[in-house]
Amino acid sequence: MSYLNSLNEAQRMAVQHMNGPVMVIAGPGSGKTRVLTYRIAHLIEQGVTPHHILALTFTNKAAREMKERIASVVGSKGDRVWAGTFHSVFARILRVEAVKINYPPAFTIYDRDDSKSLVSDILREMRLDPKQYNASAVLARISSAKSNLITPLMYAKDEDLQLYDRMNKRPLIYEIYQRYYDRCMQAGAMDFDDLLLQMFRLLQENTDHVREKYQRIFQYVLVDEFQDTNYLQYAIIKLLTLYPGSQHNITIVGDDAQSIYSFRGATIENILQFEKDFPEVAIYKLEQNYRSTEHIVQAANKVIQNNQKQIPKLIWTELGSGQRLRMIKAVSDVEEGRLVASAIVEFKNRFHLENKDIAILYRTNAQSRVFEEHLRRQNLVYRVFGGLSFYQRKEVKDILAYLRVTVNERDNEALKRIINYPKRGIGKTTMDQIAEMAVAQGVSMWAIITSGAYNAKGKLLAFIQMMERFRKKAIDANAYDVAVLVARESGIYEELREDTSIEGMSRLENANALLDGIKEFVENDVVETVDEGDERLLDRSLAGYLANIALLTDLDEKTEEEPNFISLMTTHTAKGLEFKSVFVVGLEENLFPSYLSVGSPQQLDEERRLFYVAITRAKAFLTLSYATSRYQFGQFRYNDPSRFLEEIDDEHFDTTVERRAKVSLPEPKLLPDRPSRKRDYEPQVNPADFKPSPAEKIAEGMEVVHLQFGRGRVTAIDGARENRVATILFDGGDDSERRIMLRFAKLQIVE
DNA sequence: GGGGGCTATGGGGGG
DNA sequence: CATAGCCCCC
Repeated sequence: MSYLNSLNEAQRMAVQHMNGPVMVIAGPGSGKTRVLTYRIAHLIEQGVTPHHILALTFTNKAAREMKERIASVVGSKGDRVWAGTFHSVFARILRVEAVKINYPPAFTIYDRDDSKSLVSDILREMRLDPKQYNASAVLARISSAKSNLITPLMYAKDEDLQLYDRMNKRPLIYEIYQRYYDRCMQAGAMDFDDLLLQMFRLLQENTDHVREKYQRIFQYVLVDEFQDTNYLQYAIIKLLTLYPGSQHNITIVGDDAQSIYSFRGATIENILQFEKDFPEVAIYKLEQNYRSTEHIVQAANKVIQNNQKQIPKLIWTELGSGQRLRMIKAVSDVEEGRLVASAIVEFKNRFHLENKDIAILYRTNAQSRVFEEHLRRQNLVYRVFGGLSFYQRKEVKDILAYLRVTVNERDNEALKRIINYPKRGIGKTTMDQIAEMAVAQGVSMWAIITSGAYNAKGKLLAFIQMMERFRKKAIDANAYDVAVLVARESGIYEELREDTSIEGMSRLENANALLDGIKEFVENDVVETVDEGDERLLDRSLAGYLANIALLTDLDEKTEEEPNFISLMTTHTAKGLEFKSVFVVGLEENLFPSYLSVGSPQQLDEERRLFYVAITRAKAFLTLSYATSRYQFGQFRYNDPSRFLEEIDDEHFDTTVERRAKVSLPEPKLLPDRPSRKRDYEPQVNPADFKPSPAEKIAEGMEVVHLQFGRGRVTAIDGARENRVATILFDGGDDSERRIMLRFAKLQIVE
């Protein structure tokens, strides 16, 4: 077994451990993927049937790479391993089992825009103020509830949640959640969270022993990036692996120091809980780094030590001291772009780097623009990841919406999108009436217009008849033929052809590319479906195609063109990737760390882990940069260099540069808000001067400042620990008393 | 009743 | 800088 020879001691132990729970704590670049893939290969070599192995990864890309590497050890039978993201694997299962949880097998998937639009509709129905009930904020609450396995009913009964919502002046979120849940169900649609939540329901309710079926199929379960799983994901894993008679063949691989997704519910608690749930767990630590040279590894270690708590580990490397870190200081975001681009040119010449060796990592997508400009100016080929993915472009979504309604006529969000596109004279008034009737009767909009409840005639009737033709076609034709028919008959093609502008032509190209993609899917890119026996079942259906692409990110998209490009992406996207030379840019207070995180120690720690992820992407060259001013939210802002920069020792930098700009910055640090920006409150405090105090320190009688409500006095404190609530009388008289949960509040004590 | 153009508003990370 | 809501015109 030659593959074992290429492993170090800890790696080999983890690979060879056959049965029972295994936990691998793996530092960056420590061969984590190698262990995971070889472990699977080893299981297969030892006689485990490939399709009895389930490997859940974080990205499609990781799953693909894993499958390829397994195949390189065990051959093509490795293809039969169940490998994919939580969402994609569960979508495959749910498609087969949908009826057991009252969903149609051709359920569609609501993307973020669909979800938001549905929430907005509900807000309108409930006559709630869309400013007070911001759709994104409401959706975030719903998503978080689902990720924590809180049903609408539980949400309504939970006192903490109710208190929190009342405090935020959104007391009716529980009601919105209930309606949202019902409406998704009614539309035969699942949002991203539902792919997990409904999977849980499926296993939990165990209709026709479906849980035992999957416990039988998944004899070995492996989870990558376990630190990024949420409560719900772990609950599903437990249903699959923790039951009487189970061998507990569960392997988790992760690194607490790289946990960067708590904002979407990921919790490191899962790692602690895992040790309790599976007390016999064998733990292996991978601490040798095979990716980066000494200065980079040491800088990373130094940074992460500033975090409150972590599983003790020290990453080390044998790759030599290597290059020191470089620092770029710019006076503006534009200059930062210019300096980074010219540094890249210099690097390429001096160290013979290729474009593909280089990445620029930033905190927010909005930062990419400046770098694009300057890279273009230097004639450097680059690719921006994480912007609008191909499938999110309007012209593509339009065609997809037709296909969605074709497979699932109850998909209201898709129906709303296409019913009057291209323009066919079905206007707002008609739509409002239909929508209102649908809500009143608790059925889909399609049901209203086709049932005779609404007297469809003329243009609307023609639309219905057209959709019926598509649906009939879909019964025996393949996905590609249906899509071609849709593009032609819907009028989309004509519409796109008529637009001869440059953008119009590229839209037509995208539409064609989509059709090509569907053709490819039909011909070979098939999705495997559930199979308990030895037969391989493939899903070439239109519904299968739609589910598949709904879960793709643009990291997964094929690059037809020259593959030798500089990569531009957020640090989140870069997780799991590595580059010879990495530029981490925009290292400023209020950007990295984000202004939304600087008030909370927990969130600051997460920002630090994010920075840790960023610097550990680099193999040989690491450059850090910041700008003392940048254009942000329509105004120039001045920020200090990131606190994270000071956490790296000088010795790791290539010149002894002073890393805090010593020049005194122009005052004021923050330009005043644009005048007449209407809000229900005026910010009372200059955010730049605001430094929240730790919640524990807040006590009765104190003078405090709140970013929104201004100055006030704490008149009472009740509740204990996590649930401490302060009653504060804010300046401004009569009804300015508020109760604020200290766990969430950002208050600064006035000295 | 439907369509088009203007203005106000909000803006983190992602499957 | 993109999107939603609003107003006005046909």
